[in-house]
Amino acid sequence: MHERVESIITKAVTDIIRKEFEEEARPGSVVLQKTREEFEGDFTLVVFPFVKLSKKSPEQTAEIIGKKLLENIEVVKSYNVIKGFLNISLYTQYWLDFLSAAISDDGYGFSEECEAKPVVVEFSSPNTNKPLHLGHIRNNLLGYSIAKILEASGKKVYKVNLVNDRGIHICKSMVAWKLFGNGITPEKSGKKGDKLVGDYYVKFENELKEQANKLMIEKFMSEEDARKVSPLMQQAQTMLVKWENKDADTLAIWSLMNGWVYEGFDETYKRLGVSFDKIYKESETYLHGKSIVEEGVEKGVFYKKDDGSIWVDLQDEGLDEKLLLRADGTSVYITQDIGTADIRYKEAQPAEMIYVVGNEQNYHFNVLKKVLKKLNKPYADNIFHLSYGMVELPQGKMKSREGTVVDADDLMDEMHKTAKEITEILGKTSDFSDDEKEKLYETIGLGALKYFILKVDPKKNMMFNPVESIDFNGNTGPFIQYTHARICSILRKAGENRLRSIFLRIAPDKANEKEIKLLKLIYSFPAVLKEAAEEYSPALIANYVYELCKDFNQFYHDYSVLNETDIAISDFRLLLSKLTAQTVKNSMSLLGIEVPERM
RNA sequence: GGUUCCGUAGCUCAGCUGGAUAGAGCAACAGCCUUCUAAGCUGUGGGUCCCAGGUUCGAAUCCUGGCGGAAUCACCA
Repeated sequence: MHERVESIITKAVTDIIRKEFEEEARPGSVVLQKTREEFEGDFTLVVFPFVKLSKKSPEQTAEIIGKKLLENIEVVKSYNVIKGFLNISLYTQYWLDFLSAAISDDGYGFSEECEAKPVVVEFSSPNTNKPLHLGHIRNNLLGYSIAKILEASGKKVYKVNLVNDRGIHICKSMVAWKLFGNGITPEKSGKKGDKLVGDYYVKFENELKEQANKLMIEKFMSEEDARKVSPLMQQAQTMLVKWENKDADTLAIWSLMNGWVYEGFDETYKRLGVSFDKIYKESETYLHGKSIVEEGVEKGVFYKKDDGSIWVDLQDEGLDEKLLLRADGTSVYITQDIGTADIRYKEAQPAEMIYVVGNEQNYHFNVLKKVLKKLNKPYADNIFHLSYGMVELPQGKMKSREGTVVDADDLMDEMHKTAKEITEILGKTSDFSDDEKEKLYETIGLGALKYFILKVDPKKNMMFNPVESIDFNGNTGPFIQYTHARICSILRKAGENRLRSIFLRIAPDKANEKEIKLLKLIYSFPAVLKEAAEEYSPALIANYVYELCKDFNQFYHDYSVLNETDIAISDFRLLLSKLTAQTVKNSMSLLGIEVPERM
């Protein structure tokens, strides 16, 4: 692919300023933007930043730069100046050449892998005591999409999952299952493993509440104290110590129950369409974390309190003192994160370690980075917390106590069902086989869900209203999928033979405005991808592909591809449609969304 | 209380590395299917970009201070 015209123009402008005004433009001050619809032109240069250098009026400055660009750059056809804005037009042939070049490239917009050092993207990170819910869905979709985006922009990416498979919360469901489960299993109960274990976690919390209430009334204790001394909590704590001491019975129950959960998770992940290159388990990394913490004590960067607990003092960094290891020697959350980071770095020597974790843990990652820095770890600065916003429901945050948690599996079922209903009403799939229908409903339902979540800026909290949030019209996944299916329909009707033998021979003045607009938008895809990778934002891709589809649908409405009698124009439109479909498909693949060929 | 993030149309969101008259979708209303898929297209109405200052040729965008909301400041993860 030839050099992007924007960078050619940008460089030329810098040269012109140097030659004509004998001044150096500040780096980054020469910025080309798309010309707004209302004006004539392809790119616009804002010249206000250069009037101090030129010592001329904005109009004169723009004139001088425009004139020189026209003289020096072959593909520049004309320019016009409005106030301080220099609008530059290229020859239509430039866009047609671009179409010829891009059409043969199935992976249009994607870069070849070119960077030596990999990037590790951690996402999902579930606990093995509860099933996945809507919050995890946002996490998984973001993580997977960002991995795809980074890959498409030339990075080697390792997708990793860190499963939180140990700790007091895990012991809670184990205790409850042992006490109240009567040896029930997923097979016997007919439940998914993660759901079954989740039930016993809830059971524990309910029973604990009852015990605590009783203690509060009988012994006038505070709720906090009552929970702490209740028999159930004591059992959970004992179990944790046993677990860390590798008690055989405890480990047996633990691996049994975790095994059930993994089976359940695998099902959910598979359906969501996410996957990992490696799964880390906290149970396998926390010991390494412990040893690093002890190493820190020896080095004198951490300190031991009288009770034996280990702390780090981050007060000089504007933070607090932070516990790293409990007095009984058991580890806390951050202990394993220290270990995991170290293991990960040693294994892959990554240039960057990205953690896709909710913004509720901003403080935690701040601490983690500072702790690693105190330890002089080389990767302390390579850690990037991709902090995303919470998913809120109309009634506020999801709360398991109030039963407002939106279960991931249930939600996907719901989406499938809605897709089915709408598709049946529209009645375009009568000749589909049952398998094809089911596949289609799943594609559309999940497409709607994924797009809905990914189109929002990751950093922002988002609202999810289960009854009305997911639409199938307008700025939605199905709209984009539909556009793709529409194009495929044209390509099918054109036929393999014609598509194979086609070539671009349209005269530049025969291409209309909508077509060129579409072509320009497709041209900007690589730039959008680059920005999405830099910003870690699938939302940019989502908004881009929506705009692309909207423009295509306008074109589709106004002009006919196959009924056009001028064969050169028809061929051009066919190629344009094909490239649009390719770009839509590629964009959607970055979001982990499939696009059907018929719907 | 400290820290961080957020506040744009009735609702959900774009736009935010300062640039021309602030955009979409949904919802409401009015149109468009003998022609490539109407999950589409076109139009109408809808805004003190939370408020007040400041910087600038130019501010939704940057700075300061308010107001409102969220998260966090655990020997939970």
